[in-house]
Amino acid sequence: MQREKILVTSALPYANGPIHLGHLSGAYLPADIFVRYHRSKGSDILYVCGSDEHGVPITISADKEGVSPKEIIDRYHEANKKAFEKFDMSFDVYSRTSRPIHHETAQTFFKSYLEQKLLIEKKSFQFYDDKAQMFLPDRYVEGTCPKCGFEEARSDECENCGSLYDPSELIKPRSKISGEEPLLKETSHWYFPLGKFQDRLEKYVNESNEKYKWKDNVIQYCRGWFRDGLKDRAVTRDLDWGVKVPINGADGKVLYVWFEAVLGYISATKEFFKAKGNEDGWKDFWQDTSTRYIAFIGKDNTVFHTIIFPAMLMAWNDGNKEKYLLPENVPANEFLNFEGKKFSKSRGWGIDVSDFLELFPADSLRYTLASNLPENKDTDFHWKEFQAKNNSELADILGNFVNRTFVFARKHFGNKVPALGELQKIDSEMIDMIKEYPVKIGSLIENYKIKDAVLEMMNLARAANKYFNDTEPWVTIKSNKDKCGTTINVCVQIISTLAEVFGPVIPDASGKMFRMLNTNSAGWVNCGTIRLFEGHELGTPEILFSKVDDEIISEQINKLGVVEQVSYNEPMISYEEFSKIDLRTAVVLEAEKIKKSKKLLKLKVKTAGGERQIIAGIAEHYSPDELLNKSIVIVANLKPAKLMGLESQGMILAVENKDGELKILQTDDKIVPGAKVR
RNA sequence: GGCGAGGUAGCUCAGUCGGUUAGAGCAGUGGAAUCAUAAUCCACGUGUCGGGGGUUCGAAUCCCUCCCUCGCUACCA
Repeated sequence: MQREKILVTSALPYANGPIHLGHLSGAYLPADIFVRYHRSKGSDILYVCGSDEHGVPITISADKEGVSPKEIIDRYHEANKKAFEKFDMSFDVYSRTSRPIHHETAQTFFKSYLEQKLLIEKKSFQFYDDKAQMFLPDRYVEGTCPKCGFEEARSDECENCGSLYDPSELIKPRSKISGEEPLLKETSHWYFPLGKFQDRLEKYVNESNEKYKWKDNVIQYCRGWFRDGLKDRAVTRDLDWGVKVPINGADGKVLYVWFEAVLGYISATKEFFKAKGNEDGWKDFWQDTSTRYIAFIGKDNTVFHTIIFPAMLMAWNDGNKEKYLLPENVPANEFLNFEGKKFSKSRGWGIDVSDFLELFPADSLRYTLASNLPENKDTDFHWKEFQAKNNSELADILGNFVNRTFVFARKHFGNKVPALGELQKIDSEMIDMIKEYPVKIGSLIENYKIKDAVLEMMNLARAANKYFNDTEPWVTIKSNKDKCGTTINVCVQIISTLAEVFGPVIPDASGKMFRMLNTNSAGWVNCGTIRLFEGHELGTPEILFSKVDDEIISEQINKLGVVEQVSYNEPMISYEEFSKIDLRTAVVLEAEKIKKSKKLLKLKVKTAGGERQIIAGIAEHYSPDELLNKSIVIVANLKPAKLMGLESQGMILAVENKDGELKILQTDDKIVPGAKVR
């Protein structure tokens, strides 16, 4: 039989923060299990990943910390790479998009599109901040709306009245970065005509679905995009952090990160083969029609992998002799939440991968996550459940079965495999099971039903315990040693099968099991056979999984929601600057909900200078009645703004707690309204 | 408000292109066993399948409507 050739990618994690458990559940662990299974099966499989290191958020983080973007990406690339290693991810290559080979690859694609005259160049005027020497993204420009007079309108769109206009019409524009008035400067960008590919993309998605049964959530998502109609997308930006646009005179322009990041898979593959001295080896995976390409991602990445990336590859294939493969399947997972809520670093909700693995072995985490993957819908990670899975499944069912078998073999059979004697019905049924389970589990993995596969793995261990119980070797050792030997022989074969089928999920424990058996993996297809014969010397038994105590779990639960101490590095202001802010007490006279608004309340307050109206975004935290007669603190000299067409003359002060709940600042009610806060 | 996803056993989740008494794991209760990490095995589920209405011989599954949760997004924390 010919070896299947498979290319697997996992979404490139963004090098702007540490990865957390949710990422692992979405795009990495399922892929790793799939890949390890195929390696065991003997497929010719290549697993590619790396850091995505360009884009605006990274430059913002860098500015905030006062360091270079390179420092940010180096930090998180290394951190995430190490975290993946600790988690026992088996990437063949973990590259990064800042490498020259990636820049070349991305530029080559761009140039090919240019040569094909596919890209559309559109000129437009955009605001340029002379002081900061940069083009300003829309949200960094404010001005007065030419239609309604709203003073905080964006450069080309007013949020207040909803009108769209040309940036040149904006009155009194100012840069949010330097505060200066930006100039309008002409710039041009290239657009990728996604719409031109819509028919072919729909065909591709539908046919792939028919042939390979795409997941329902992925299909629904694609249909949504098709229904709305695909539009041109800008592929370049005015920024200096990223892959330079490879054209003369395009200084200060880079490829938009959505355009180049997906190409990182190709660059990483090139890098892998180059390092092996096989310069063209990557083509064997990307451009050979016998290869299957599977792209594992989280649901947030769906459009990029089912629509944009395929369109880009189609576009390349239209103009070049060497043609790329499109993904055969894009098994996108939903999200993993943490104790019922979304992961949030800033709110101290969740745990980093590397912190977790300081406390517990990778296998325990891998098993727990794998048995509750968000394959159909968002799922939850609970510390209690982690403990239960580790203790009552890994340790008690699997670990204990292995242990009781080895201890028995050592005590009664000189640590050697006893002879397989005459088989009773119960023995042959068990032997049948170790043949059938790997087939069943393998087929589930191949259909991306990893969660079910993991359940079946543990079911084999359950069946093994039952077999041990029912054959009662502790009785037969006294009454019929041959029969007892048969039981232990079968149990040894079971352990060898367990080691193989559990290998993709808990590779470390699987390795230990093989060592204890004093043998190696025989490959998935052979793992259900009797392969350790009478007299085979066994290794030293050891405990596979230790239990997790209640204390350490409660400790972790108690830590939740406590925000880590971060270094305080907000910019300093002078006393003069502070004294410009006029904080005053105020009493709430009236409060009402604003129709059609979820967050806003309309307040009438009494403060210095009389009564005024304030629109406050606290409707989700306070009912109007609760606020009446409260003595609060407001910024009294804030420039008035219009929200939902209502004027807000000031802003109330509130603090946000770790759950994102708002608590307004209140004073003693004996304070007269209008008192100055200092 | 808009868009999307979801509401199934105490908990975490399967099942949903309509079809016999709605499932698994965990937890719980009772029992068996004592080789083993006090680990195993067996038995035990009266769940309004979020509420209501409709289509149908038949609905957890299809349609309508309402309620609730979550995510993204929009509007001053």
